[in-house]
Amino acid sequence: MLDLAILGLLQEGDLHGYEIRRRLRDSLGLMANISFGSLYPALARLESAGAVRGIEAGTASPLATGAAMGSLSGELAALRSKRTAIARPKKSKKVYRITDAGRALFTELLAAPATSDDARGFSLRVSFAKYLTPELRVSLLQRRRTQLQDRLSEVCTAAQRNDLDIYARSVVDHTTQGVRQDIAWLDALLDAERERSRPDLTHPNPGGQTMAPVND
Amino acid sequence: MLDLAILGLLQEGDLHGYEIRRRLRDSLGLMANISFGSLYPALARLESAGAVRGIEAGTASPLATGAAMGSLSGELAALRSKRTAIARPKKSKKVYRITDAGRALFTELLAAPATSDDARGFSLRVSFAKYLTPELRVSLLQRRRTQLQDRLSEVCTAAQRNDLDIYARSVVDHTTQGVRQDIAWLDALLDAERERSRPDLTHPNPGGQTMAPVND
DNA sequence: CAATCGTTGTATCGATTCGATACATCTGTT
DNA sequence: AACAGATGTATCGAATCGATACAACGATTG
Repeated sequence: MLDLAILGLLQEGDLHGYEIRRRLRDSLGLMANISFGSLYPALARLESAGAVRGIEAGTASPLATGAAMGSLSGELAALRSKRTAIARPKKSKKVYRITDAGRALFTELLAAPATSDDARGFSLRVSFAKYLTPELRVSLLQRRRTQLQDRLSEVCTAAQRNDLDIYARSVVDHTTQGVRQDIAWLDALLDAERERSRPDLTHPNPGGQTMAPVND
Repeated sequence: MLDLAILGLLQEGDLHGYEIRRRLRDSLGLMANISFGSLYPALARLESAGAVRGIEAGTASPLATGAAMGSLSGELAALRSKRTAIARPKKSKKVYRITDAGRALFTELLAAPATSDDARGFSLRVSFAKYLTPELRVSLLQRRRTQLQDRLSEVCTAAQRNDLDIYARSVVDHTTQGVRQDIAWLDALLDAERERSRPDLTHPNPGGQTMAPVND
């Protein structure tokens, strides 16, 4: 799970641990911050497996810092205009770079059958869905949809019980509603996939962004 | 986290492990099934701490089975009318019963400051909110509201970035929307709390269920 | 009847993740 | 210069996960 997230982020540029954590929170939909107690062991794990290489980015190391800066420039520009501080990781410590083996591992993990109905793992895979083939994308979405639908019907039949107090009832209802909206979201994504697989229609570009190719 | 859940469920009747797992999924809003690898160690932990007592419910043990059956009767009636099977845990193994120390521990854990912004832990506490004082209920809800609001503003400012492809963008947007609805849910709960603390108005019982005392 | 399969139920193992904590460096403020 | 706060790496013990094994019972079917 974490390995997939790390490899996916490193595909788009070299990063150090702290920054990986931030991206996991902001760029991906992961609301719960992963802890450093997970992150650093995961990085060590990946490095010993040959999937990433740690590059020492000492105070005076122009080539490595250059690579790290490049992937951060956009964020820096945005933030510098608003606040004074926000120091970039100018001279911190280790910067990690993905290897060819790491890229292969990423592809393998991304297409893996997504064991169990884990919401975090699913969101993560959707975040990296541009690296999947259209077929794998659709099957990923449909698998999740089936899981949620099954869960929903189970919970709904069990939620007819009236022995719940107002608080427990409220939690169950709110959760149920959330699942329904997840399903609606999946339906929208699936519709978009079908739309994208059928390129030519009467209108060359009806909805503007809708027909655009996957933006990288 | 799990300890709190187990103690809360055992407050309403003796249960065995398998049934605790089911209730965690159905009655409480926890969508992700907790694993037995968490549950059984947690039960052992609580038993060695003196918070619960394991009662052997052998094939011929009328008193223990009686207690266990009592808490299951409603569910049984509902299910028996629909399907033929669904064997009740007639002669399984261990049934757990909460102790006085366990009840004290439950109260302590429930009122605890809810470290970190964990969604599962929060939902759990709301499910058991009827055991809290109105003041603690409101502070629990407001604390969570503040957390979500902070997260939301952080993510929103960071989500202005346009370097996300459509999939990552969709995940971020959907997550953001989910957080907004969580906040709206909290607002509704807080409104209900304020309503409940102000019993007398022009209409004695305007909304039917609204003014009813907390249903146990 | 007996073979078989699905459900219920308890239990444990290794690996992953969490939450807390420590510590070092850099930056801005007083 | 002293200090506080953000940035950054790292590790420890405990909680949790996912897989797996095992046993007993009920229902279906040959």
